[in-house]
Amino acid sequence: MGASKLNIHSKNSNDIAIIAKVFAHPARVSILQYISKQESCICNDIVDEIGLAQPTISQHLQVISQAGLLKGDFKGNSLCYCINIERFQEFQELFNSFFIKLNQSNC
Amino acid sequence: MGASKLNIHSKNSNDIAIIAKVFAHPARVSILQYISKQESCICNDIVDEIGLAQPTISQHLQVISQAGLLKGDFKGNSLCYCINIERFQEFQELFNSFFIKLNQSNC
DNA sequence: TCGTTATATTGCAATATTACAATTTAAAAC
DNA sequence: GTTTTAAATTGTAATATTGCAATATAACGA
Repeated sequence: MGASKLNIHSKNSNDIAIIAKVFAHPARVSILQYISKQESCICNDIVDEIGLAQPTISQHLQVISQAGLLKGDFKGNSLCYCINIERFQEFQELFNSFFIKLNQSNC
Repeated sequence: MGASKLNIHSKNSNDIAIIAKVFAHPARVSILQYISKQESCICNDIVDEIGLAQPTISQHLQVISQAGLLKGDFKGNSLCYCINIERFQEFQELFNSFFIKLNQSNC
C-alpha cells in the first residue's frame, strides 16, 4: 500500500522517469526556457518572470539542479544559473532512444 | 496556498509538462516499452510483466490513455492496447523543439 | 560594522499521486 | 443462463509534490 514502489522497475525506466519528472511541471519548463534565453540571470528575475514566490522558485531550481541540469557561479548575491548542456544532451539522447524504440510499435 | 498553480504558465509549458508527466513514472515507461514490443497484448500480461497489482496497472494505463497515447480494440475480455503512433510523434516533436531551444543556451 | 539585496532553508497546509483490496462490469466459453 | 476471465471502478491509506510565510544565510556596498 502507499506510494513509490520504484525498486521493481528497470534502471532504464527509472532513469527516464527521473528525467521526465524535471519537465513534468510547467514552472520548471518555463524556468528552463527562461534560463536558456539569457546569457546569465539571477533568481529574482525568474521570480518576476514566472509569477511564483521566491521560495517556490528556489525549490524548483533545486529540483532542476539536483538532476544535474544547472551549472554556473553559485556564489555571490547575484547568481548565474546556466544550463549544463552536456548533461542536458545526455537527457536528450536517453529520451530519444526511448522514443525511437516506441516508434517501432506496429498494431 | 497549496498545490497546482498551473494557470499562470504558458500553454507551451503546460503542454510539455503534461506530456512529461506521462513518462514521469517508471511503471508507465515500462508499460509503454512493453506494449511497443508486442503486436498485441492484454492487461494481464502487463500485470505479470511489471509486478504491480491489476488496479494499479489499470490506473497507469488510464493516465497513458488520457494523454491520447493508446489506441486499439477496447472491447472483449482480451484487449489489444497499442501505441497511437501519430499522437506519440506529436509528443516527440514538441519535446524535441523544447530540447532544441534549450540547446541554444550559451553561458 | 550595518544595512541592503539575493537566495536558501524551514515549517506547514493544500493537493496530487501511487498502490492495493474489494467489488463491479462485461464479454467469452460452456 | 451460468461460469470463467479480463479489465475497470471504488474506497482508502501512504506518500510525494507544490506553494508560501517566516526566517536564516551570505555577499556586497555604504
